[in-house]
Amino acid sequence: MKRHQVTIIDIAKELNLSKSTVSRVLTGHANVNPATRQAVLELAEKWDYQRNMLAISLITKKTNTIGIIVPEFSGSYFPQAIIGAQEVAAKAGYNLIISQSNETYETEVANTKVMLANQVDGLLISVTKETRNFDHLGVFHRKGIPIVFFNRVCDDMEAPKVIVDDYDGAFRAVDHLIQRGRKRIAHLAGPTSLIISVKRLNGYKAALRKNNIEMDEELVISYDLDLDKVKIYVNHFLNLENPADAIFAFNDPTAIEAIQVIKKRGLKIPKDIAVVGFSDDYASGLIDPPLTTVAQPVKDIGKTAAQLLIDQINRDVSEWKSMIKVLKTELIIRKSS
Amino acid sequence: MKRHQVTIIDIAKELNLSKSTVSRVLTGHANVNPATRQAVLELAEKWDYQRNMLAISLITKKTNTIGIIVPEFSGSYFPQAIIGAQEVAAKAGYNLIISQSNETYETEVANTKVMLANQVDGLLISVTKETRNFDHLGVFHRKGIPIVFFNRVCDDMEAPKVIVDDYDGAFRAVDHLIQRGRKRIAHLAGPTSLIISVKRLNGYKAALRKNNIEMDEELVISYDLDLDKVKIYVNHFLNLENPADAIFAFNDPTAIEAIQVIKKRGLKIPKDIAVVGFSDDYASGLIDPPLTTVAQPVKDIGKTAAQLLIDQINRDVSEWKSMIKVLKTELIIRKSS
DNA sequence: AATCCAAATGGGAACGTTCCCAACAAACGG
DNA sequence: CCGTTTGTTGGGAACGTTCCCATTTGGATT
Repeated sequence: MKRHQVTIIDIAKELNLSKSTVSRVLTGHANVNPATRQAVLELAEKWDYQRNMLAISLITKKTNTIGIIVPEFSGSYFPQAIIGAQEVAAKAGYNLIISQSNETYETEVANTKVMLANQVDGLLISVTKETRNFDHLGVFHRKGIPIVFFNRVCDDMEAPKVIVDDYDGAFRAVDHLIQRGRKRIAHLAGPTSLIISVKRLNGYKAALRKNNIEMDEELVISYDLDLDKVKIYVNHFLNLENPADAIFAFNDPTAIEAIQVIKKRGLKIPKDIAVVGFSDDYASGLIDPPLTTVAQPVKDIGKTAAQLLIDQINRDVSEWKSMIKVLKTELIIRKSS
Repeated sequence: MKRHQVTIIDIAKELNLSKSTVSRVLTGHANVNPATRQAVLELAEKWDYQRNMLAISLITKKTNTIGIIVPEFSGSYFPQAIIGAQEVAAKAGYNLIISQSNETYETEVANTKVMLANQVDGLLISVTKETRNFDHLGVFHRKGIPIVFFNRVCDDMEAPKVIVDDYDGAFRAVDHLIQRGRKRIAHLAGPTSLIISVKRLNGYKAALRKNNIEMDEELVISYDLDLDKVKIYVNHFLNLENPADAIFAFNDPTAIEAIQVIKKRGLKIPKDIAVVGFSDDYASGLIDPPLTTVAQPVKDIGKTAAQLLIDQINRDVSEWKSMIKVLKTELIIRKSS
């Protein structure tokens, strides 16, 4: 039972003014009689007048809305990133429309269409593990709507990207394990479609190489991030003839799942096997044993991405188009290694 | 550098049609020549045409957008609830605009204004600990925009509410502690402004009464949910002449913080002191020792709230206006008690 | 052959606002 | 006293769509 919404025309009629004058008051323009201004503001207040952003946006071609598409919501990574983005966006007067693609390419494409239809001023996106074709994002370029990638980026698109130094983070994590005397370090890697998976894998390999350890193909598995399967892989690592004495997991949820599996098998961490994760999720410092992990400034990633996007929306900086912001990681050594 | 967006008029001109006909095709209306339809669809596809929801919403007075305002984003409670709401909303074709009020009344009021300006079709809200005046929500009623409360509800507003049985959950948690032989059970309660705080406190009192334990005022503290202060209160409970042998915390973040403080003091949980939380946050099962807690179906709360809201938007069911949905809690007993 | 009907299309108002341009009055300077 | 400025207001197009009400056309019915 929607009541008729109060419009500037209603106010204008009541006060025997034109909508132009009322509009001028409400938008804070100059050249309007103080008495008139007063009267308009009072009536607006009294009638709970709210500007209709739809109409305004239609005219100004600006919605002050930015879209954010993430592959999933579980874990603490993306929620944290969203919080960061939301903070920056709110401060700059932007609204956030969020949507998750459930790690599915089709859903991602559908989501971009929704964003387009809703006339977002810009888009923050972290792509799914399935995304290999980027035509759905090309549309944004063609329409001149800025995009900023974060975390899961697309290398051959011209757009700012916010990432951490995954290679370096992985390198230091694995090097740390080697310094602790581990020789058989397994890597439960992410899907090869993701650049971050490849970079972390490369960091892993480099650390082995630096320490003259030959890589054992059996100790490296790329998986699809389905946590239910972690058990299988961990068991694989442990059942090898020459079993693993450490696991470097693609991310913290994976590492945490691995720890559960290992504990259930009755093995001791880190005595029997060490575990290292990536991201420093909220739970990582609380779990028993506390997880050694490569911390990422997740909230800052969200903030930086949002800031970059807003800068792009406001000014018109085409030179930035492929700027890459690499944030620092930090190895947090806890009891699991 | 926004390029001119493709409109139905562009398509109409190109094909020598009127915008009416193009509109008919794009909205899937009947009575249009199959050949014409075909041509329009092809050109729309080729030109990356996207309907402008602003214009549509302006006419139809429906944005297919629902707003959600939460007091904060940290912890796993509200993110989980949002995930649930987002899922239901997406399925029903609604977008979600989220905003957080940072536990501040002013921000909450500002957020409601933004929601109003953006013409949301409905609002999901969990109020801040500061909110005592509900005029900013009354506007929604007056405008006929449905609201659904969840978790932090407002008792004297006519609107559906989704909550759990806080009284019962607290009762069972405390009763459980008593069964385990605890006599000096402290309650670190939430702010008295929140109804859930009061209900949990009442559950606590009732459990003591049932077991003929007299309540000790010194063992009950209402606090403002600032986790930094937990240390002070826990130490207070432990330094009493007759110290506490159990703590029932208002929520899991509080309980987890308490556990850290207790462990740092060198005390053993649950031997020296038991701890019970509320909500079953993600981290609760992982922490050492695993936390006994009253689990809430958080995601379902979000889903239920969203569903209730959408039902209200679609049909016009005024009888529901003050329906209260109470979901079940479950006491999850772990090692901390 | 005259009439009617349905299918296909076009025209234009409406949604609530902004913003440009014009209109008008009062005040001012010479 | 007249031209010019300044302050204040009004009128109307535009934004991109939907939707109601014509209008046109060709075929079917009588």
